[in-house]
Amino acid sequence: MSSSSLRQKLKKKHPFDSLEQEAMLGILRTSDLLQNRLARLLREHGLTPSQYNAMRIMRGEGEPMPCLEVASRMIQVAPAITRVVDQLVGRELIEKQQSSEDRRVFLVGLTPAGKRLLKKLDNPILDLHESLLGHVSNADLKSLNRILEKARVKIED
Amino acid sequence: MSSSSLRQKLKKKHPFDSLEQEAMLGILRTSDLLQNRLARLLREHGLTPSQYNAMRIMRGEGEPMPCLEVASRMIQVAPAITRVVDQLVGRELIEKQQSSEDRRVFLVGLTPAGKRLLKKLDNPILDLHESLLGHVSNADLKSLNRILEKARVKIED
DNA sequence: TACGAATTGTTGCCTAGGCAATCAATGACT
DNA sequence: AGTCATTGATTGCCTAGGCAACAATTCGTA
Repeated sequence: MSSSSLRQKLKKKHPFDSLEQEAMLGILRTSDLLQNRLARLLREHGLTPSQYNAMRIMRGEGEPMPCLEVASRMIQVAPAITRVVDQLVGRELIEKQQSSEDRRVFLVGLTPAGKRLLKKLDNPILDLHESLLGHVSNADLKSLNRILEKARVKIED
Repeated sequence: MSSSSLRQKLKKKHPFDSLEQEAMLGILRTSDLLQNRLARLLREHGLTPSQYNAMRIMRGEGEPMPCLEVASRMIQVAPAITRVVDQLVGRELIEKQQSSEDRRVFLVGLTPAGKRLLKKLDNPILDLHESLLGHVSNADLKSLNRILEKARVKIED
């Protein structure tokens, strides 16, 4: 097995046992930092990152879409979406209606109030992105995006 | 302000409003995927990612270290560390003792059982890293690590 | 020395979100 | 038509971890 032979080459006391491990920790740590900042900004507007992401997905779709379709584009598990949707429906930021074609599915989409809230957040979010990552060159950002995309291919279930 | 002038150039209906945004979402999404896989593996051994990370940090240090020093190397906030430490102490994987020099600080370090558990996890973790990121070339991993490190500089409080 | 500020860590409270079990509706296969 | 598997969504239960408030100790400095 290639993994064990690879491990045999790594007896040194490096800070990281492998490039993969360094990448893993780097991604997790960077993500935590970014997530913290994003959460702080969104909290000022009464949203959690999940709620915001769900709404962004709905805006991107443009028309009502099934709950589980939202879930599949986020990382979250189905029950989490049920709750996020319920919260957003309760605040009248999205609407939920049973599909007439398949009565198992519930379609969700933004209300005008939801669209307004997203719109209001667009610039603060863009500013945040720029303040957090604006110091990284465009070339590096492009590399980063390309590599991360490549990485995800094998990871996604 | 440069951010608003930058935004003015971005009226197109791209999937992403900016490279920074694409990078942000890419990092968050990739991290979620990795974190899920890691959590699943660790759960089989009765550990959460935070508990594992805390223990890794202690192993890296080699000698007893203050709780808040552990916290600062993780992203987590101080109260979270108190609980992680308590859990690990309860399972006798780490030890906690009050410092004699400064009685505010509590030093934590691995017990032999804790070291054994980490040791047992080393290969499964390495294998996981390789199965998740092994298909990314070494050159790309190095670029990734370099760029992520650069990104974190400005983000870290 | 004595008092206020800073540092280290803890507790209470609350929410997000994971897993298992379940329900409801549909599809598949006989 | 009838049963069984599958799919979409929900509920209950539990834990990790964030924030605010606090306690304990030490430091700074008047």
